[in-house]
Formats: sequence, structure tokens, C-alpha cells
Amino acid sequence: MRKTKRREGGKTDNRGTAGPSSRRPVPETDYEAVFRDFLQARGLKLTRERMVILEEVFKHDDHFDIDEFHMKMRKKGLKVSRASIYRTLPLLQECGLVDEVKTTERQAFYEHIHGRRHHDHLVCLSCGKVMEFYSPAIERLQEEICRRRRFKSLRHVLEIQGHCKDCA
Amino acid sequence: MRKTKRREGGKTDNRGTAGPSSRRPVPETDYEAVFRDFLQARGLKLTRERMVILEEVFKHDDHFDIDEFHMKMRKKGLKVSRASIYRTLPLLQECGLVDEVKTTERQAFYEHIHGRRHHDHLVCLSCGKVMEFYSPAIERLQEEICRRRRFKSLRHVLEIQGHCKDCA
DNA sequence: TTGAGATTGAGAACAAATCTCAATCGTGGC
DNA sequence: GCCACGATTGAGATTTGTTCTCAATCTCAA
Repeated sequence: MRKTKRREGGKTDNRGTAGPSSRRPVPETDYEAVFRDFLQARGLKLTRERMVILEEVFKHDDHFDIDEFHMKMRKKGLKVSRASIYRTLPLLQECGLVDEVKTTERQAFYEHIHGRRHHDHLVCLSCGKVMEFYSPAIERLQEEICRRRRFKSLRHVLEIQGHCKDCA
Repeated sequence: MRKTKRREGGKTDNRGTAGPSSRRPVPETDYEAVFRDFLQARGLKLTRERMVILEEVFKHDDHFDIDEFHMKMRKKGLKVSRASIYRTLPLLQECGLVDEVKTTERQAFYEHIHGRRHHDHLVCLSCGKVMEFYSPAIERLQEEICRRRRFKSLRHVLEIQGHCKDCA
């Protein structure tokens, strides 16, 4: 009995990052290399589970929460425990492949960011859709504010909540 | 098991302000009137607990989380259950007296906003200090973004995390 | 190949928030 | 002022997201 939550976000294009025909050593994707190097540098092991999770994360192009993620994997027959997911995502975060977005919702959600630009979120309170936006001007203003206060900014979260045009 | 006595009467109003040379009923503060009206309009009752919580909220001028808040009340001998606090804060939020700020921290915190201006937060990851800032320019840019997407904004959360000048 | 040490899975443990329900209170009508 | 009744309360139980525990298992450098 785990949950019954919503937040089914917008469509994904699922841009087939999956491996090409597997007969010869499939060329390692960018993110695989990043993760592998990170693990090595940290003296951590490259396990089947970690790789399965990595691949799955990069198949999602939208936001997801851990429970939904776990469910989806089980349906596909990929057996990885929830605990491993909880343990692996922070690693992916540490090596910059994934971003954890704590929202005003109870639970956190994640999104992969490798090769993507930083962005902020619009969240529809009716349908749960999450849209992204990026404003260089806002970013600049934030930097300015931090500079003035001698605050060393590490990251930020900007989430605007309301109703999307379909729900308004 | 409701437990023995509770509600050992007394003092609902007259928040000991040692009124100037007051000989007449202490004038209700602004926020008290707001809350009272709100309760009435909603057919809710004005209870001792609700008032105690309201007063306490307006004594804090900074951010607080529910547990800390509850503890502080107990120390003062104000007996109100955690459950009541959890139930009352959303009411105060509804009538615009209090703001719930969900942060990237695990738990939410609150701050009263009556008579205060909207603002965003800088959070120091080392010492936990929370600073406020307000940027009309950022606000305007956000509105612009929403307009362009036909998104009806209700509220937003902008939190910048990093290290304050004392911790850097 | 091997063994030290990292990792895993299942379930227990936690913690924040919410719910349950009998006892009790607040309020409008007399 | 008194009543009746629905709203509210407190204490503890429950829910829910996340983290921890530990025996079994796996990884990888030597």
C-alpha cells in the first residue's frame, strides 16, 4: 500500500537514448561515462542496480518521483529495490546528472539535467502539470542580490504555482 | 481517554498589553479582527486555542516550524496540542494572516505576513539563517512569464541556498 | 580466482503530517 | 441564564515519504 498520488507531468518524448543494437560493445553514452568516472573517483562500485537506475532515469525526460519511478521499473521487470533508488539518486545528483527538485508538495521529485540547462518550474495546482521556464534576467537579478549581501549562492528553487491555461 | 481537566478557563482577550491608561475594553488588534471575521464568515468557532495560537504567531516575527512553535508554547505554559496547531495554521493561511513557506528542508515553516510585504528567502546551509529579500524586478519578470504562458499565478516560492557572509 | 569490503533487498525504524473519536466547548435560540 | 447540538479538542493511532539495519551477495584489485 504505498500511495495514490498524482503529478503526472507532461508528455515525454522519450528520445530513444537507449542503446543501439547490442552485439558489439555499445559505445558508452555520455552520462554513463560521467557516472562511471564519478564512481571510480569515489571508490564506489559499478553495480548492475546502479546502471539500471541510471538508464531508467535517462529514459524519463520529465519529472518523476521515486515511488512512481520504482513502480514503472517493476512493471518493466527491472528488479531494483526502493532502497537502492533512494540510495542511488543522491549519487546521480552529486555527479551533476540529476537534479532534485523539492517542491511545495510533500515529496521531492527528480529530473535528469545532463546536457540540459537550468530552469525553474510552473506547477498547475489543478492538473499537477509541471512546466519549465528559464529566465536569464531573473537569474541575473538573483546573482545581483547575492552579491550585494555577500551571499554565496549554491542553488535555488523558484516555483510558481497556479493554474495552467487548460485548467483556468 | 480524554484525560482529566483541560481548559482551565481564563483570559481570552486582553493580551496583557497593560493598555495605556485603558479603562475600556482593549481594542482588538487588526489581525484579531481579521481572524474573528474569517471564522464567523465560515461558521467556525472562536475558541481559546485558536486565539492563543494566533497571538503566539504574531509574537514571533520570524520563521518558525510547528514543532519549535509547539515547544515554545508549552514552555510558556500555554497548553495547546500539536494537532490544534496543525489545524489552525491552515486557517490563518486561508485568511491571509500567515504564509506557509515550504522549503527545501524537510519540514515546512511559517511566518506571519499580515501587514508585511511579500518576500523571498536566502537560506544559509551552514548556520540555517533565513534572510529575506524582495525584488520588484524579479516579481515583474515572473508575471511576464506567466502572462506569456497564460498561466494564472497564485503564489510562488523562491529560495536561494548557499552560504551567508559569516559562514563563507 | 579470491577475499575484503561495498552493496543490495526486505522490512523495521523514523519523522512529519493527518486522522480518529470520545469528551468538551461555543453559540444561537429560547 | 440555560440548553442543545454541532464544532473543536487532545492524545494517540495512522499514514506516508524517507532512511536505516543487517545478513546475503556482489565487485574488483591483486
